[in-house]
Amino acid sequence: MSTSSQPQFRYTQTPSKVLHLRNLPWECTEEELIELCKPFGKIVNTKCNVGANRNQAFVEFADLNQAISMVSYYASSSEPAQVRGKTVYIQYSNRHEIVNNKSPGDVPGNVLLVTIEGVEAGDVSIDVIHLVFSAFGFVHKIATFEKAAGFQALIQFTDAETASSARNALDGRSIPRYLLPEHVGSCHLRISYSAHTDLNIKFQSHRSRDYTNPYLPVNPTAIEGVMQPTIGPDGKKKEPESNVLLASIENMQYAVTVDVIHTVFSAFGTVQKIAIFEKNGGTQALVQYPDVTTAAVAKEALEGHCIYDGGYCKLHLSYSRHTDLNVKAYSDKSRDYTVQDPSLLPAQQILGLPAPPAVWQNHQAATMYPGSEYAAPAQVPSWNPSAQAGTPTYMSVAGTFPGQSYPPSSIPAYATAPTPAGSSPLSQPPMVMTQPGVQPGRPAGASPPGHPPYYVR
DNA sequence: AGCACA
Repeated sequence: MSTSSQPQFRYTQTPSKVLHLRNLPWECTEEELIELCKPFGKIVNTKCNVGANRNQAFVEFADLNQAISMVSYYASSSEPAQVRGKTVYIQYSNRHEIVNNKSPGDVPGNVLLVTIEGVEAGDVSIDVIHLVFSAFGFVHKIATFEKAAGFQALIQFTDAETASSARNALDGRSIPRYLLPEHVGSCHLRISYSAHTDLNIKFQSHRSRDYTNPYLPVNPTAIEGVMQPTIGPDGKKKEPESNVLLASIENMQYAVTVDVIHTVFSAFGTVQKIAIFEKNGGTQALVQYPDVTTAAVAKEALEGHCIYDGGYCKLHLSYSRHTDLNVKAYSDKSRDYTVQDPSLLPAQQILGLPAPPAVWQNHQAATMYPGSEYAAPAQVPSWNPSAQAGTPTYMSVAGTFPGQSYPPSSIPAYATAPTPAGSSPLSQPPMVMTQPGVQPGRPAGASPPGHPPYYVR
């Protein structure tokens, strides 16, 4: 039944070509790890600075006997294995290979993602950050933002070597106390690499700087310490309108792909770009239209609606602060329909061209203002999902899943269904929409779709 | 000083 009767740590371990090293100094670099181990054989993979204290590592030898020779050597040696004067304890790992050694944040680049732990955004000024990181080379640009992980900054150096030296020196360290307000306690820096290569700083402000362009305009709304939301006539917070919508997908029981988003949002006009990403444990998507008007219509029409009947994949929309997304043209999480004829895409996929790796690992990859999206409204229209449960509306639209009592897990019916006889594709609703008192169909006020649904191309 | 979650 269970293997939990096995002791967590065994004193006699099965040899493995993967060794587990502990009590390493947290500064230990991969190079030092390799220096320690390579006398015993060929190292094919490493994983350095793991564990909560970043003081453990894994080393994988090409051959089991090489790992055995290292363990045997230090088992009988009077000189313990050491790194930077610290004794390193070596055991066989309980795994037999190192998998996926490089996480995205470990792939070196010229832009660092810095998380400043235990501080509020106002505690550490951008000038302090600039000062600290300038010790390692010219800092081109800085963008700061707040998100769930805390106060973060993207810091752009000239090259990966400079960025790497800053990371190696500062990761796990603290900003000097004299640079911080009195009330700030510890202030540890966690540093990884961003996928960015060039930050797009729009304004000099309290949260972003471009040191390569002193003539960049100062954002008048960002001079003060806190961005003031504009207040609408009803006294509620009002987001500035934008041609880019931020969609938060609630109750995402079923896969929401780029194609699904594209189909849904294309009902209101040309969708230029899409990016899907995870944030705060939920799924969000940025959808770019050519103009604000189209976005406004889509926002009004789709807010609170569900992609699937039964309360699944409910959409909440707000305006993004983006005006032009910078996305990979084709990935499983993003699409840029402006760079190439979208009709070529399926052909390319069939031909088996490798999909580019997803870069949208997090919101940083999505935007220069990663923390600046307005949070989706917490309150949602009250609605009883059970009201229409068991009668998925998509069946009445497509009729291709007779007897199926649950939505498809990947491809929505409307994406693959043939157009029902006797009806124009343009008159069909783009998707299943359920909301009290609202019939599925083209939302009131929406312009006729600018182009046919993509399944009829 | 005791096993990685990207």
